[in-house]
Amino acid sequence: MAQALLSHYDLHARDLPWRGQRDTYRIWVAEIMLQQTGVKSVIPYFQNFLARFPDLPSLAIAEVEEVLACWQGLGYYRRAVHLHAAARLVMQHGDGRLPETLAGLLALPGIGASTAGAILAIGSGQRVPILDGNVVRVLSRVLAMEEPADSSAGRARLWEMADRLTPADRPGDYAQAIMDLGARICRPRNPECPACPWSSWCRACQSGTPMAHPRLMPKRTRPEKYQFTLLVVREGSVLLTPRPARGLLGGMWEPPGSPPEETWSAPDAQTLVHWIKNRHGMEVSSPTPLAPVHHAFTHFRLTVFPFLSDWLAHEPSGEARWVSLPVDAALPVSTLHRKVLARMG
DNA sequence: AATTCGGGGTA
DNA sequence: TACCCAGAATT
Repeated sequence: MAQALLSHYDLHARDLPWRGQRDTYRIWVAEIMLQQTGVKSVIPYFQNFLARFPDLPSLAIAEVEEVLACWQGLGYYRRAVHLHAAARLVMQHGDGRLPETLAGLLALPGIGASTAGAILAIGSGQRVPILDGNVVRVLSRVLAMEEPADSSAGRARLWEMADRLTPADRPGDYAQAIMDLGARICRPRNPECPACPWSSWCRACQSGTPMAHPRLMPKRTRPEKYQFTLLVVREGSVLLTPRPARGLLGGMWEPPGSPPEETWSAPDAQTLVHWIKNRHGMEVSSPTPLAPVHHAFTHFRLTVFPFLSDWLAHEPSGEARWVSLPVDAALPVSTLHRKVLARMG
């Protein structure tokens, strides 16, 4: 099966910017960016990131805020923080290069079993399996697996299958080939079974029901949450505050606001004036409401009600910055809050 | 074992 | 809309 896949890959491999060089740093950056993120979205970020941080030492000496700024809009910002932390670990406690063992890679933040496997297979030519979303879909179809692919038993069975199929010869090309297969042929919908080099081995293809796999555990519905945010303006600048380093949108900057909650009652102007004085010690003008912003996260939907005030008196207390408009790209701000800021026109 | 992390592409 | 994506960390 591996040989059939590799022969197909030799003819149809995608031309991607992180392919063609055996530079483990480039492969590492690409693998991190590609976690839960489509190839098309990653490509411009990858090019820009490599131009700004061309090698591991240049990443390690950078400030984490610079790294987050390069990451803004890509999502899952913890990945950027972990990537940066891992680079510093390698420079300070390692030999300046990525480990070339599974245990060594797994000890670094942001690298799990699948990413470690990809780095070792593609970067070092080691026979190590991967199990990403593509491989899950391909193998669960090959096996016509009935148990949920995201269950404990399902994952164990898929890892075992992935390991058994990985060849000692060209394991890196094999890893990329099976990901290409999942992306281009064994697609989530409308798989192109006649073009598949594995069709004769695939139980789902032979039974004509590839779309029935993978089966997944039932997932609960996403709740709707609401928050207000206050845009305080002073001489063409807006007040932004940093989010905690951990948790949702960790380390990104935002205008001050309430935490997202499922229960919602619209705040009146007096309440907001009180709230910002209590939080930052400022006097502001009576806030005017702007059009609400809708945004979808993985596990909840959010409606933001922005309000606009002019700064009147007292410097803001606590961690806060006056940021001139439009907000510079060097400051890490999430897509959500760039949408909110855009409400000011 | 379940939950928490974004954002965009796509049918 | 709902699902998917080169998943990992946390609890």
